[in-house]
Amino acid sequence: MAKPQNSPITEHLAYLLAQANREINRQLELRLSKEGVPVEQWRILKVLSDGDGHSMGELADAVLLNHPTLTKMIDRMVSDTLVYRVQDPNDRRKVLMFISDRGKVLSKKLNSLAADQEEHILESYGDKSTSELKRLLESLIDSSN
Amino acid sequence: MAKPQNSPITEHLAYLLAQANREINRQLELRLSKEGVPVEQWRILKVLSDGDGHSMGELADAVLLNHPTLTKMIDRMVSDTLVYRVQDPNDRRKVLMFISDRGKVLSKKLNSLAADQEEHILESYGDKSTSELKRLLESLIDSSN
DNA sequence: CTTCAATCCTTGAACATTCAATATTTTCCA
DNA sequence: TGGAAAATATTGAATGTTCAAGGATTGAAG
Repeated sequence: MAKPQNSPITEHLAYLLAQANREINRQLELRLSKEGVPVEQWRILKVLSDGDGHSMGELADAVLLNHPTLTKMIDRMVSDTLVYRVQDPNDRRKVLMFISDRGKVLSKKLNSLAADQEEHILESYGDKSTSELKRLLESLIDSSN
Repeated sequence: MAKPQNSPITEHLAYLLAQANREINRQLELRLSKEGVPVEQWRILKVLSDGDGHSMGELADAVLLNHPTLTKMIDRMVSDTLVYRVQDPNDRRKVLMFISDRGKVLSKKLNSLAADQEEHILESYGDKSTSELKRLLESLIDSSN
């Protein structure tokens, strides 16, 4: 009588994703720490870099943060004069976020640090695997909606 | 003179991983919430299911938690009598964690809920994509050490 | 054998996140 | 139009996580 074959946790997709995410994130954090900025703030600055105003809700979705968490992170970034709030004239429930000049300067530095990482991954992991992995992840995300 | 082409954040591997991880984790959380258990506790129970004693350090690595976070989560699980601590007789700095009978019962229910999810992913995302994605993730994790 | 460094886990304080509730504005429809 | 329902953002309390430090044990070097 065989024991019920329980697949080890390392075979679950959810686990592999968590593990890979954790590792890549850790590496990215390490680079961005040169500028003393958490990953989420890099994402926020990057999204706002288009110069358009983005509402909090939009931004929360884009940077993968819950609304209250984003509000408080934005509070810090406003204190650091990296971004600023403007009330949306078309819908006064909304707040539009903009990147400041100081934010733009920082954003560029961070982009370059992040690009370093992508480069490093390409080297150690391979061009082909990387693009294939990205493709599969995009498709997984799509299929989950 | 073209503007420096800044790749959108959605093209970064780090971002895609975070997004996919968030989504899959959200789905898993939803299922496990039927038993009122966070994903990390499922992982802990699953790892301990082999019946062997696992030290806190070992466990922290396996379930992707920092040591102090694990200590406090284990405190809660001990209160719920899902697991228990035993001082390692061979090295008294270490604590060995074991799963209780109650923990085993819960673990089985959780495994089945988690299996449901994997099944659901297989259906909507496809057999082939799933195994290919797992393969690539494993290889990414390997190449990051 | 003694001492010093390393390993392992836990603790307490600082910090961050989340949940539920709230305030404001807009939308919808009766 | 008027008023209820929905959408948006924030707040405060509860909760969880992290950082730095500490206590205990082991290993290793003199």
